[in-house]
Amino acid sequence: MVNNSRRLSSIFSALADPTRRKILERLSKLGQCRVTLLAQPFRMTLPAISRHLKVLEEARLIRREKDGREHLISANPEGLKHAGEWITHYVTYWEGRFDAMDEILKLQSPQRKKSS
Amino acid sequence: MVNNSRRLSSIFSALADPTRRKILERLSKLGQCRVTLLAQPFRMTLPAISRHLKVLEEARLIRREKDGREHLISANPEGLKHAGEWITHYVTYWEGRFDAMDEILKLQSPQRKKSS
DNA sequence: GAAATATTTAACAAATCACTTAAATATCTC
DNA sequence: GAGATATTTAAGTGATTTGTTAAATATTTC
Repeated sequence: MVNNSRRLSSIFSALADPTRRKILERLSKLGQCRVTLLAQPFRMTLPAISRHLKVLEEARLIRREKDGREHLISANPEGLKHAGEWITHYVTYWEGRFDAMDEILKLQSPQRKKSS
Repeated sequence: MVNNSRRLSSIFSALADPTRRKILERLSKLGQCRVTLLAQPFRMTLPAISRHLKVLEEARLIRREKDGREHLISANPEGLKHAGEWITHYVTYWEGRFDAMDEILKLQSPQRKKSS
């Protein structure tokens, strides 16, 4: 629980950058692919992309497999699932709380119409 | 879709900080509450908390309602839902891709029992 | 209207981030 | 082994982040 927090921070800050999100999107289209191909559409040098990949790898959002001089990158859904679970937990928590509050409001003023 | 990217960046970078996540957690326990009460367990000055609240507000993860000199803060599930949807999309995409790959592997090694 | 309270804004410093170019490392091919 | 290719690491820079203390802004209370 305690250490999970650092994991979450690394995942969310990895996802906070649009280039890194595009890399993940691109991976979902291309499947496993090498760094140069992955980097192709970005107007940015290769070292910059390399850095982004390192961040994604450290957040365990991607996996890297070496095949000779090529690095084959693939998506790792586990990492995203982890973040997704944190989010889902709070969304359902809050939604539950708000639904309950809605019920209370309805009981208190039953003539009130829906205002969502 | 294009402009959504900035929104996602602001949400994910808001969630990347452990203090801000704790603020959201605390809000889910306390419901709507004032800044000083929200800030209470954090070993950090009030201006620092105020900044964090600003970041959360700009990401539309919280809402602020003023009541005299007090600011009442509450969670806004919409923001989290937005991030949650982005994540869910890619998780299911990737999972789908991997399930398909799984099928291929099963067909290639038929001694493994297929399970539905 | 002066003092107390709730909160934010300003100004600043240290740390981190996202790039760049140049150099290094590892591998492949001849 | 020399040269080409794939990728990373190093070094540096400007922008952003996260905290601090001090001051400002509203609002309440007496």
